Amino acid sequence: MSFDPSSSAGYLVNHMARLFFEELRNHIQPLGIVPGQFPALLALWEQDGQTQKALVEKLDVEQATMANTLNRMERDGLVLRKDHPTDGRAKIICLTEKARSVRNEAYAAAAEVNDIALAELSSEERELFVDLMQRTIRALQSR
Amino acid sequence: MSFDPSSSAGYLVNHMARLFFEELRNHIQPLGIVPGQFPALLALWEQDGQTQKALVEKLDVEQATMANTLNRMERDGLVLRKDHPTDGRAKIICLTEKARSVRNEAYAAAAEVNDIALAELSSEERELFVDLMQRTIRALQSR
DNA sequence: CCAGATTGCATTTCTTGCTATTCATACCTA
DNA sequence: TAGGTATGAATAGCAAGAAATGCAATCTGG
Repeated sequence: MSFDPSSSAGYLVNHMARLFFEELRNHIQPLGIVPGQFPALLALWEQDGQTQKALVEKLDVEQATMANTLNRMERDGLVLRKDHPTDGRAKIICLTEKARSVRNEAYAAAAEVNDIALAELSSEERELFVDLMQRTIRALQSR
Repeated sequence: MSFDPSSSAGYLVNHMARLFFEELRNHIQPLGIVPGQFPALLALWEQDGQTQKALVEKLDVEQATMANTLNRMERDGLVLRKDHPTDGRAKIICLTEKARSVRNEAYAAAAEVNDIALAELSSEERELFVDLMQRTIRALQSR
């Protein structure tokens, strides 16, 4: 019995994720942000002032992961935690001017990373690739 | 200007990788191994007694990452570091009986995870998916 | 209205990736 | 053959994921 990593989806996904992560790191470093902060920033650029719980649900990460990511973002001057107006337990996550100011450059950087990664694929293949990933994610989530 | 995460390849790859990782964790936990050890085990099951440097090149991780992974594997009784017969700097990584004994179960677990993840894809789509990932990896590596 | 259950978040500890640094051995060249 | 450079590996420290635990605020059923 044997097993070929180079044609195993899980193995390839892991490898691909590490490569994307590092490529994104190189592109956004000048902006003062790092790859782990990117998903949270995307959600907050889309809608500022969400609770931590809302971010946890949207990004599908654990609450502890989100709390630590927000700690680093606060340390880096990207967000502020403000008191929730009606719920004393909750906090409202608000972007700083610094975070707002790099939004368009960050979008461009992310698009460029995707372009680099998918350079050898036709536009039909790119669409199909995205569709296959979305379906794979749904299959894994529904467990 | 806006940016849609749910159709961004990089975003989806990251999400998918986390889901695969956790699914694999659940499946191999009974075997006494964890997902981070899987790639090294695959390489060693294929060919026991490789140097750390050989593993680093095959798995495309940094040398320090490999050293730390091997530390945990040694701690967990999966491998032994033996002296290289001719190169005093190098070490030979050898599997223990414990690691050898779970090989087939681990192969089955990995195959099962792939099946779960790709459950909604036809066999043609699965092949295409693997091909798209391989081409994406090559594009990112050639930089 | 209040006691218990639930909820939102913080903290700690572990894993797995990375860089940077250090150390010892090996190799080469003058 | 001595000195300088290469190379293989270990270690320390940071990032970003997770689980487990604890706390304080909120809700809810009697």
